Formats: sequence, C-alpha cells, structure tokens
Amino acid sequence: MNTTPAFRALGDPTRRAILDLLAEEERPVGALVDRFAMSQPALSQHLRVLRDAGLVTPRKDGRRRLYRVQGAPLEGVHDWVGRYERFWSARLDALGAYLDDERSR
Amino acid sequence: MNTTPAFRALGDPTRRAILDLLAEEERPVGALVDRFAMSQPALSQHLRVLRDAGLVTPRKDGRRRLYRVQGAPLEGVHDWVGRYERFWSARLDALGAYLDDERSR
DNA sequence: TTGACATATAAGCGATGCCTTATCTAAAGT
DNA sequence: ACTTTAGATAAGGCATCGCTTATATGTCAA
Repeated sequence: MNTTPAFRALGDPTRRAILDLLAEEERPVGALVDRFAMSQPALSQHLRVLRDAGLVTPRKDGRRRLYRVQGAPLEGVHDWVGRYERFWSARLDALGAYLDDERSR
Repeated sequence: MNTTPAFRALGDPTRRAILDLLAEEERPVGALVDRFAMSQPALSQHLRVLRDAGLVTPRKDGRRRLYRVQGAPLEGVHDWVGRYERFWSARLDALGAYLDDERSR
C-alpha cells in the first residue's frame, strides 16, 4: 500500500479539519463550505485531494453529495508513525539513552 | 501542541525516508547524502525542515553533525490519526454500517 | 597557515499548491 | 421549459516547494 498520497493530503490543515468534521458524521459539500472561510470550489478541490488519496468517498443524494471518511489509508499512516513510538515514550527514551551509553563505552 | 509543521514535514517521502534512516541510528549528513540521489544542499534543506518541525536534532562531532530522531512531535501525529481507528477496523466498520442502517430506518 | 573536508546558506528556477472568479453539469422546484 | 440549487471543473495568479549551482563557515590535518 502506498501511503504517500495520504501523507501528502494530511499535510494541509484545512484537509485535516475537513476529515475531523466528516468523522463526526457524513456531510454534504455545502455543510463544509459553511464551516470554512473559503469558496465552494476551494472546498471541492480539497475534497478531490482527499478522494484521490482514498480518504473520503462521496455518495449521491439527489443533487447533493454526501461525503464520508474512508479510513483505510490512515492505517498505513498510523502504522508508520507507530514505529517511532520509542522516540516519544519516556521509559523507552531512557532505554535509548542507556543503549547510546553502552555503545560509546 | 501544534502538529502542523510535523504533518507538513512528513508530507514529503524523502523526509520520511530520512527519518527511517535516522531511526536506525544517529548519522552524519554525509551518510544521508550517500543514500539519496540528490545533492548535499538538498539534504541539508530537508534536514532544516525536519529540525524546524522538531523531528530531528543535530549534535556536533568535530566537523560533522550527527542527526538523531526527536520523536516528541510524532506523538501528536499518532494521536490525531489514532482517533480514526474505527474507520479502518473491520469490526467497528461493521458497527458503523449498522448505525448507518439504523439511522436510515 | 594553508588546504581539504563537512555542512549550511544564498540565489535562482521550474513544478506544484492553494486560492480566486467564471463556467459547466445535473437535479429539483415551479 | 425555465430557474434555482448543489457541486465539479477550468483558467489564472501568486506563494511555496524541492531541486540545482555557487559560496560561506567552521573544523581538521599537514
């Protein structure tokens, strides 16, 4: 699985905020437009990036498109970041320091 | 904690690869230059982005700078993504489908 | 102290990103 | 049929990105 489009999509704070809103519930584009200080096309473009990254999917409902989160690509992101857990866990940081110390002996 | 610089830094695949190398062990810039098909300044610039995001720190060693991972900002990233776990977990996806079904009844 | 080495910074360039306004398509309401 | 509504796409502007080559800074070695 290629996580690059997902990582790139998450690089923009507006897109993360969109995901946060869609995580609460499925929403039409208009509901998102109401929440951001930018034009409707700008939102549609962000949604396209998210769609292309597989992070959201639209569902037709009359003339509206209801977007929902499609989380699968986030698992790869989560896993990648998770491999760094020892770099922020205090206990394992201590272990890291110990190993560094050992190595320099 | 502001996770935006970290998310943005991780958006580039070269920088993720740099982190992967530094996660194995502390390395000088030259060791990274050897691993990528790009110039030394390009690497130094990627390292600057990672440094500014708090993801790596250099340590002086003679005329070299040894870079190491500084994982703290990744915890915020991991937490943010972790909130989406239900969107990729099969069991909870089934629950989600069930709830959607209930709602539309 | 002179020269080689390791890295950072500067300047510039083409590609990409994020926004805008204008327009197109499709579905509803009248 | 015409108009309105919801959304996507097109085109263009300006900033930022990711690279390059050239140069500056600091350290080691002869």
